[in-house]
Amino acid sequence: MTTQSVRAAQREQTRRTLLRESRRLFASRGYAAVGLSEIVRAAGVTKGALYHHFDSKAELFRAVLEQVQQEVGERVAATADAEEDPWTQLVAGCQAFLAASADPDVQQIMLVDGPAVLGWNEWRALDEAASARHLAEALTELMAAGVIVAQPVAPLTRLLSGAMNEAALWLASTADPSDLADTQAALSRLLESLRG
Amino acid sequence: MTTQSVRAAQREQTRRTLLRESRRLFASRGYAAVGLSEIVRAAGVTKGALYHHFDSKAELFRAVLEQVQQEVGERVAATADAEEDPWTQLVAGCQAFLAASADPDVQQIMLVDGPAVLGWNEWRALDEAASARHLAEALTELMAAGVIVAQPVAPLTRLLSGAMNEAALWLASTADPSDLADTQAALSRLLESLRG
DNA sequence: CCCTTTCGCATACCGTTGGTAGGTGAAGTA
DNA sequence: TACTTCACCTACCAACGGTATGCGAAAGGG
Repeated sequence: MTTQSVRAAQREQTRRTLLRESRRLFASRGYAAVGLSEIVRAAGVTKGALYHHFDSKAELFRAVLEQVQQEVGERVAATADAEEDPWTQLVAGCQAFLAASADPDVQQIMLVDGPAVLGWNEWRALDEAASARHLAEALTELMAAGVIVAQPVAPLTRLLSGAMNEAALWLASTADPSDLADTQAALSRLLESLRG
Repeated sequence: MTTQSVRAAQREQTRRTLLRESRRLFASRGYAAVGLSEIVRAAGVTKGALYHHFDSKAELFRAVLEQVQQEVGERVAATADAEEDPWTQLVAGCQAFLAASADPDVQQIMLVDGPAVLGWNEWRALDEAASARHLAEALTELMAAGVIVAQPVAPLTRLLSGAMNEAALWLASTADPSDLADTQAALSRLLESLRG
């Protein structure tokens, strides 16, 4: 078990509270619209505590983003792993990604503020580690098995990843529930086309 | 000819200078990293002049973004209109969009900062008016002609638009020139799949 | 031609922001 | 007990976006 000193426990709890409250605020109102004073007030600490745990506001956001992306990645991987057939894994994983990205909080942090706050290159590195890597691996595997036509994996991964990101954002802005089914159908058609 | 008063000419020139300099700075360093003091210094005016023309920093950015998106939209439309066949128009338009979005300045303003500064909904409205509208019209026309399988246009438009946006950003981060050809090939395959 | 109004822009200022330096006191250590 | 560590707080700062007011030249009427 993880017995630890009183100070280490306090430290970890403060950090978790900071992450939880800043995530909530960043998600609901956006990175730029949330001040550090508001975050520390919600967390019940002072700015001194925040800067003891994080180097800057952007670093705090990075920690939140990593958490969000990891959760999304885990949901996608879990859904995909529940399937046997590699092709079904791909389709199920893509649908799971759309479902996970339906959360408006996830969208604001992961898709809207992420690239702007950290820069697209850093954002992409985090995205790659959490989600896109699974997609690239699935595509590689299916190509090796001859299920989909052989081609460079990286561009295709980016095209599909971008398509799903944008679709998720669009779905959140429409009230019509049939849009989700239409989008999944259109995405399935695109994926289907990859098969020779 | 557009003879106008001295004051109107001065006003227009000041506004254009402000737009030009802020666009240059926003493009090279990003919206958040550029202060108004730097913009007005580069433009040779003061903050009073800036706020006489624009209501806020975000409104200034919106004007810049509209300008960038309009230019991209015009390039895409011009390329597409040069073709006769509707299907070739679609493919050529998509390739033109990728080419136009290759400019790092366009990317930072249009794809990275745009959604974060104005919010995704406002960004999408501008994108729709400048670029995505053409894509949606082309798809609608091709469906009516029976060239591609009939399906809801809106989700497909978003999927393709997002795919191209993300691909453009990815292309800018890779040094390998063959990546462009690979991406165009992958995109062409996806488009090809739309044909029954 | 002069008087008045308009208005494009400058000056000076404000509240708030992200960020920093130094202090405090309890937990840990010998 | 004496000393060190460290999680956190207090007080402060420069710079930011934004505003109120003033000024001087251009526009317009008599």
